[in-house]
Amino acid sequence: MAAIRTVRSFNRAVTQRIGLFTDRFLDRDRPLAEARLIFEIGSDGVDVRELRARLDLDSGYLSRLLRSLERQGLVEVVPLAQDRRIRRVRLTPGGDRERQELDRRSDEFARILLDPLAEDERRRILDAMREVERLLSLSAAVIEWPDPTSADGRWCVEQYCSELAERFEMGFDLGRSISADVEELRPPRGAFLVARLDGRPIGCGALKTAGPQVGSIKRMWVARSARGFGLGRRILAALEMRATDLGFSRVCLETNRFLGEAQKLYRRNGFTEVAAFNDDPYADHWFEKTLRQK
Amino acid sequence: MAAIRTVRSFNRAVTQRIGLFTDRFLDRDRPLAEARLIFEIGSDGVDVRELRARLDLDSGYLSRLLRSLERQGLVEVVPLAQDRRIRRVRLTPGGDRERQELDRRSDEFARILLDPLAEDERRRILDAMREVERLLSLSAAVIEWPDPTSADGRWCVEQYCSELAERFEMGFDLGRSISADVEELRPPRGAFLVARLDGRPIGCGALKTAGPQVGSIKRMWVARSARGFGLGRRILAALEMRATDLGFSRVCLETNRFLGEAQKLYRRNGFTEVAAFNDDPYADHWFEKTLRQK
DNA sequence: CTAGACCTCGGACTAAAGTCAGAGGATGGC
DNA sequence: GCCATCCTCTGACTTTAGTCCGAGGTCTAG
Repeated sequence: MAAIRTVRSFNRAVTQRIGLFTDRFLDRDRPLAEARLIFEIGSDGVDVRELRARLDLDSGYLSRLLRSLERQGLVEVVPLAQDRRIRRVRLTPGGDRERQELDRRSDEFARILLDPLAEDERRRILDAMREVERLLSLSAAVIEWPDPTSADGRWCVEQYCSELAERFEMGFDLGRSISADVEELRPPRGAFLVARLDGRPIGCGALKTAGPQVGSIKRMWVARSARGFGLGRRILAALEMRATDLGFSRVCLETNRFLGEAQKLYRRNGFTEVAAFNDDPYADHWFEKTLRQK
Repeated sequence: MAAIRTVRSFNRAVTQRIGLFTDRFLDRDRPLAEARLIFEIGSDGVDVRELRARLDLDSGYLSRLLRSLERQGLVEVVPLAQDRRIRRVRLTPGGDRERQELDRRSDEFARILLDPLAEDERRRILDAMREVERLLSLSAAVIEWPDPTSADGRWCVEQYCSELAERFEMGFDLGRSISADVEELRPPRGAFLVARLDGRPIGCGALKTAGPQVGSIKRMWVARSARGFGLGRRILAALEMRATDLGFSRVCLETNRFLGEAQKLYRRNGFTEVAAFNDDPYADHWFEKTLRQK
């Protein structure tokens, strides 16, 4: 219960102090929603649809906000060449100046916050902020079980492959590795998960049948941007739980010598190294773990 | 600059994730402002004037919000017996049920946040949250130089005295201690500061003339609720800076053997213990520090 | 007893935020 | 080529949030 009190107190303190800032510093005689929009469009521009998803705005509302910014000469909205239903927003030079001004103010707030602190206090608050942010992200990550053929699922597997190709001395060709066809990754024979953060896929993992009551873990991947947060552990734990549900009493996996962090992850989470149980050309280490029954 | 990026990224992440919560979890088919009000009134009730100060609301606006809650049967507003200009708001039983419901939701959010984390991650995020909260408070504390006779100034000094009375074996009587009259604590002979957090006084400190070019630090006090944040350091630093401005080249102070943390604070901030330079009946240790000229 | 200060209240607004429904152009699959 | 679907836009609203200001009750110092 002390934990809950800590979280509540933190929420309160932070929303008060930082929320106040958002109001004051982003306020340039312009509705907050518009200022946030300028910020969110950024110097590169975005598709309207993505903007809507990111900020979770009503399409009519967003459209009207964009019209207003357009009237002020801050943005321009043009249809995308490939698909003229989609429109892309871009800041005009004037809009970008505005964005830079907002940026400057945001920096100024950070300076005001750090300024009264002594050197070591500053170091400590920065460390703690990074820690909170990291773990909040981890906590906010959502695990879903889409079909392995879904767009995001395929995207994750592609990322997984291209990363392995890059890291393995011998390159990587999914076809040569021990199979894990789409069919094998669907219940009841297996499962496939995608982890998302704010809607964006940031990791995946899969489970297939390796033998009677034995599951095999495949396709464990975490986006570079989400590494070091503990997401690997969450994915692994979710797969193990799912494995239990699917009736496996044991899971195994193989991994490559170039993936040191992965081996550490498995060991830390109760996997023990065993003798080779297959001849996957990319495998150097084999692990297994007996699942606790529910 | 990495520091500024860290702060900005933290602000963004936290306002997004926690701000979202505020909207969703406090939303009970009721304007947010009303929900916040119910929360802020709490189970004990508050004076309308304090509510206004705490939430920084326009008096008309607040009044209208209270009328609305009254119509819903959630609060009652009654004039205070001692001063019938001031009115006190109290939750009705129905209002308190509502408050408990909001409380429950707030707890639930905390649980949702902690739930996906492993034991050690949970411990780490809680530690980091406490750290951020503490240091944000420290950073948000504001140092002011009111007249020593101001209401808040006198209040702080009273707190200071009653705490010393409680902690000293021999009790404490301000009159017997080396004097520091109001006159002595005003420029150009001295100075008096109050530290505030969100408007509430949480500490004080004073400076008087002890000899040619020598200042004496008096009345250093930090509210119990604000201890361990580093506020003592900020007050001390502010007094030293002011001492330089007033033309002192050296500051000294005396302290009592029962105030261990205070001695540590002085030593940590460049004060060195010296032989007794006065006969204050409550002093056991004497310190001084040569100020760096600007 | 009175003037001035304090506190709260209600009226009259304005601006911002957000919702809903439907129009209409663009695209892709058949 | 046709139809369902996707994406964006506009118009017509409602609800919240917030500001300004003067009225009027209550208290305190002189």
